[in-house]
Amino acid sequence: MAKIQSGKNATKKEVVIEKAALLFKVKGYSAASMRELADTLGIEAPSLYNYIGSKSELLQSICIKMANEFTANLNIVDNTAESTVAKIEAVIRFHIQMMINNFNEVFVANHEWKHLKEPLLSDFLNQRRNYEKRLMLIVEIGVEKKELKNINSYVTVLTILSAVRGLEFWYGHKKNVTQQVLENDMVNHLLNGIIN
Amino acid sequence: MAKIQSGKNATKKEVVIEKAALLFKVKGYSAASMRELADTLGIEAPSLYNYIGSKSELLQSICIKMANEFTANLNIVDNTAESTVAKIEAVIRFHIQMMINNFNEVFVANHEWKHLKEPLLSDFLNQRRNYEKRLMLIVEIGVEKKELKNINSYVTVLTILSAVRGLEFWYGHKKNVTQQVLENDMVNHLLNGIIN
DNA sequence: TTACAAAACTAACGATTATTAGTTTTTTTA
DNA sequence: TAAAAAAACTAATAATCGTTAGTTTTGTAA
Repeated sequence: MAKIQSGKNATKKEVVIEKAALLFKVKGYSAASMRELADTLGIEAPSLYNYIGSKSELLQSICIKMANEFTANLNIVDNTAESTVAKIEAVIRFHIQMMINNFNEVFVANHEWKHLKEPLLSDFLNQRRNYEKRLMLIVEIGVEKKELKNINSYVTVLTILSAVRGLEFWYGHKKNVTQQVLENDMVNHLLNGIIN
Repeated sequence: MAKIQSGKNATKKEVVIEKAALLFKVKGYSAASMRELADTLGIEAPSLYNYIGSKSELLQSICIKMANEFTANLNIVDNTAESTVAKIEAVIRFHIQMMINNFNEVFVANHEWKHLKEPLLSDFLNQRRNYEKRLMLIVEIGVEKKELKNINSYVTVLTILSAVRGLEFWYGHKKNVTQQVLENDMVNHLLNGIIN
C-alpha cells in the first residue's frame, strides 16, 4: 500500500535504521516490535525484510556506527590537538555535538548494547574499553607534564564520560538551557576540576 | 521441590525482589522472563505468584524504593549540612554509597524505569524532577553566597548527577581503583570545578 | 495425629513475537 | 510496451511470554 519515503540521499535501509533508533530509544530494544517499527514506516512487518536481515542487525548497525564515529574522532583529536587540555576539551565538545546531532542513535548505543549478540557484543565492549584507555593515556600524560593535577586517570575519564553521557537528560529540557551555555558550562566544570 | 531460602531477616518477597533486580540488571526488564527469575530461586514460574502480584510489581517495588531512599537522604542533608559545598559533597558521597551497597537496584531504577506503568511512571519522573530541582536550589543559593562560581544550576546538577550515575561502569573495575580513591577523586573533580 | 495453611507443582490459556513462504502489486528497465 | 526487478502484501509458523486454574506436597499448630 504505502511506499517507504527515502528523503534526501538516504538509502531506504538507512531510513529503516533511523526509525528503528527512534523506536528503540523510546521503548527499549526488547520491548520494541517489528510490527511497530513497520507501522512507523507505513508498511507491514514482513516487508521490512526486503531491506534488513533481522531485528538484531538493526541494533548492530546502530551500535557499530556510533562506536566507529567516536573512535574516528579520537584519532583526529589525538593527532591534531596540542595540549592535554585541548584534547580533552575537544573530546567533550564532540560528545556534546554527537548527542545533539545523533541523539537517538547515541542513546541506543549507550543503553541497548547489551542486547547485541556475540561476537559483536565483545567487539563493541572492546572498542569502548579501548576508547577509555586512550583517554586515560591522554590524562596520564597531562599529569606527567603537570598540565593536570595529580589525579587518577580512570576516575577522571569515568567522570568526564559519564557527565557528557548525561546530556541525554538535557535533551528533554532544551528550552531552559541553550546549547551554548550547556557546552561551555560543562566544559568549564569538568576542566576546572582537574587543571593544575 | 525446592524451597525459597530467605536468609537473615528478609521476607521471601524481598528475596524475590532482590533476585529480580539482579536479573533485570543483566537482561533488562523486557528481556527478563518470569521463568528465568523462578529458575534463579529454584522454583517454577507460577510459584512466584504466591509472593508477588505481577512482573510489573517487581519493577515498581525496586524503582519506588530507590527513589524514596534518595529523597530521604536529601531531606537529611538539607537539614543538617551547613554550607552549600558540604551539602553537595554529602549528596555525591551518598550516591556513591548507594551505588556500592545497592548496585543492582540503583541500576535497575536508573535504566528500566521507562517500563513502569502509569500512574507510577509519572510519580517516579515527578519525584526525580523534584530531586533535581532541590539540588538546583542548593546550587543557586551557593552562587548567591559566592560560595560557588557564577554557574548555571541546571548544567551543574546535570553534570554532577550524570557523573555519579556513571559509577555503574566502575563497578566492573573495582580491582584497579579502590572505593577510597574513587570517592575522593570524583568529589574533588566535581567540587573543584565549581567552587569559587 | 489431625487439621489447616503455605508453598510448591502440572497443565494450559490467550497473546505476542520474529520470521518465512508464497503471491500480488508496483516500479524500473530494455 | 513487454520483461524484469523491487517492494509490497496475506497467511502462517514455531516459540515464548505472563498469568490463571486446579492439584499436590510440605510445614506448622492444635
